Amino acid sequence: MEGLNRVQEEACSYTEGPLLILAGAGSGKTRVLTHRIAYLINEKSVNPYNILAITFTNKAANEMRERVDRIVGFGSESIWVSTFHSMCVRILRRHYEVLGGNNNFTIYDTDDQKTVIKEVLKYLNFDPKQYPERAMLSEVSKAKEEYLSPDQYERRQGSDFRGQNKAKIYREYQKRMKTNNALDFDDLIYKTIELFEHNPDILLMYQNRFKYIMVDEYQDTNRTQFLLVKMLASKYRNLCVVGDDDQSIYKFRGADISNILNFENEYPEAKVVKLEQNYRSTANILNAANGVIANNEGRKDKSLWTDKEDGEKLIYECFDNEYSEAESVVRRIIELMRRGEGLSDIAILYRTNNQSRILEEKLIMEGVPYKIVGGTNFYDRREIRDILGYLKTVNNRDDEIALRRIINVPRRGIGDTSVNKLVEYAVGNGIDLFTAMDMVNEIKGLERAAAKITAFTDLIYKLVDEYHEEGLTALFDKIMELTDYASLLKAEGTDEAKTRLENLTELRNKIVSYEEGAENPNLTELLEEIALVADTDTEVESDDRVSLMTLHSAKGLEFPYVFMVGMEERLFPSGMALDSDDPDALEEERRLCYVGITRAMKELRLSGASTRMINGSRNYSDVSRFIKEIPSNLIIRKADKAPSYMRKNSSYDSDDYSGYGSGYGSGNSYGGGYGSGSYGGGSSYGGGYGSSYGSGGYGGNSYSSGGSGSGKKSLKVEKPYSSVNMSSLKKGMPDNTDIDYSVGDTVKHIKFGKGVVTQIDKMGSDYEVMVNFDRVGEKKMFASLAKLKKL
DNA sequence: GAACCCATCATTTTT
DNA sequence: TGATGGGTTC
Repeated sequence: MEGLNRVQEEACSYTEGPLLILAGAGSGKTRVLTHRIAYLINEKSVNPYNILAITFTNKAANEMRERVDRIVGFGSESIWVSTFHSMCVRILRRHYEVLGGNNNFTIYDTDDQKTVIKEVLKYLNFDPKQYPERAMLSEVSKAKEEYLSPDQYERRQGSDFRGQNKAKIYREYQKRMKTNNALDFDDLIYKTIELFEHNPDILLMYQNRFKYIMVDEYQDTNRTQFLLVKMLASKYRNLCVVGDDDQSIYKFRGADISNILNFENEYPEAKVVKLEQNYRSTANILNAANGVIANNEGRKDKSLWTDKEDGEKLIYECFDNEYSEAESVVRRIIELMRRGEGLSDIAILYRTNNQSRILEEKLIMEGVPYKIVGGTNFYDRREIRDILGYLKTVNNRDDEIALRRIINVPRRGIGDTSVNKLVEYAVGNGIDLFTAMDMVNEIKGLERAAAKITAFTDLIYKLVDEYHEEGLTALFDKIMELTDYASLLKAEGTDEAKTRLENLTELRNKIVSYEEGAENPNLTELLEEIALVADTDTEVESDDRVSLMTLHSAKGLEFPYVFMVGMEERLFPSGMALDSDDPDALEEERRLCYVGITRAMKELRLSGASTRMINGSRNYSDVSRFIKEIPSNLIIRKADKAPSYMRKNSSYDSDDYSGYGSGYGSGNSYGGGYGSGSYGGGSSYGGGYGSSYGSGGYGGNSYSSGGSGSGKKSLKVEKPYSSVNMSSLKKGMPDNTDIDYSVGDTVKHIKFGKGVVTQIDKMGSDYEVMVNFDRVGEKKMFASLAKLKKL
């Protein structure tokens, strides 16, 4: 076990009986887990077959498997390394029928769930104002997370009228899931517990198999996950859980921090090991984090330390508004770029997704490549869901949600009226929707639509045949052929349609590669993979971009340079947390802050704005209390010193650099060192750029970059950067900037549009260019960054 | 069946 | 601010 410290080693070699590893941020948790598995196999001669390692995300599962593979070399493929959900699917695919289900079940994602809830509300005639869909969905989810059956849930509501109605919703929801032969994510865990509870023999089989169990991110487990683990481990009790109560930030999705806090009560014989040495951050950063988190009560006693040097102090700066804040962040990033730092070493973290918008604007304006991490899933795109609807229908004709999605997509003249009649008939006769469609000729009032409906069922039968005879890729192609889905998009001819087509190609690629790689490729497994594996797992890490993400998404990651923006009271900590009557809400925000701070390795900058546009109105806010909780000897606090008259129009201004800069750098220790030489370098990437940004359109390089998958709330970025460009940037940009325009020329800017060049000044190897834009007036910018295109 | 208009409502997210 | 959904109208 070379390369491990004493405590880590202890955690690895304590293999018998319950073990709680409290792993502070950056303390080498994954190392310990993987080495522990290796130790079990190599030193304790445990059969890999008897090991189960559970994680929360596929990314973590993959990473762990890879690392174990590297250390162990052999037999690691028989270890179960998986997420809670995929483990349960695996079990349920074998045994679900003993619970009266069909092993062929479909997995419903959140979107499908919403559709079901909507139908339930309509069916029960409940006012969606009184019973909002979202809230009801989370209510159902909460019930299942607590392992409450509809009966139990109903009883718990007592005589409360609303409660009783919520119970009705839950009951009807489950009923529909059953008829659709579908399980949602919560069901996967719930039904597995139910399976074990009712079938001790099956449980025993798995208990005997999983003699050694490890659970990662234990602070994120919910009640059912706790129960499930408890059941599996109850025979051998070799349960090792790893987590950090200080990083518990998912209460809102059911995580129950008491699982980790009470582990020793649940397992009195448990050994506790604390990993307290941090290998990630400088001492200043780490101590700032410690200072903040110390304000929380009810946490496990531990203190992170490091033998690293102090490093730079943290910097906090308050700006007039969110635009100045974003500008400052981007300017600092440009400085780092000029110093030769890689953009992938930089992250901007924020509390809410919509904060990304202004940052994106500024980054685009300055031509800094970035990517949004997290956000909308590839599989949430409309065209993808449509085609998946066909695949799901072919796979499981009971899946009414899928069927209803595609019944009139693309339009084939089967409108709501016809569908409603079909549903009515199906319900009235106790048959499923698809069967009703098969019998359309016997249904009164559907004479006009009958031919269309028959054509549709014929289509599905043809697809089923194609799948059985020719396989998955052929099925995909047949769907395209018979529905005209692709040709209709092509006919649209818009950029958006083009992107959708590209996404469909991407889906096809996915299917092809699945079909090639799988042992026994089949539709059920394909759909399962799609439901259970977010596409963020396929993210390309190679390209050099600044990462933008929420604090939540940042968990588990690390970056040399981190910016935490929006450090304002009521934004972070969030107003909702402050208004909450649950005292833990604020503590959770503080944990989130702790997570954010501990992402930084070398340099951490925090910032806020004294006014900010929130929900359409300008808001005045105080400095976040978390800033005040950072010990003052570790942080340099600055006010926005540039007088406001110098920043008129500051939202879109870059011509206040000099005036601003003096305020920015004044008086403080760091100003001299960093400031000098910035903008001195040139860049050579101007050329390739012009051609790419005008065309292409949003998401030109498919979904995988994350930039295009950034979700509805963020900007539609026109993927203007190629990795080639970026590599020249990264290497310190030795070349001079070439510009092909001069004073008087008309140029185009990605953000400002068209304008006329009024002035060009040489600045070292770069040029400062003044342009009078049609839309926004005169702007001054650096040629290397503005990437103006001559028209 | 599609195009518009107005009202409403806004953390955090993986599976 | 700005996206979304329901309702209305053509």
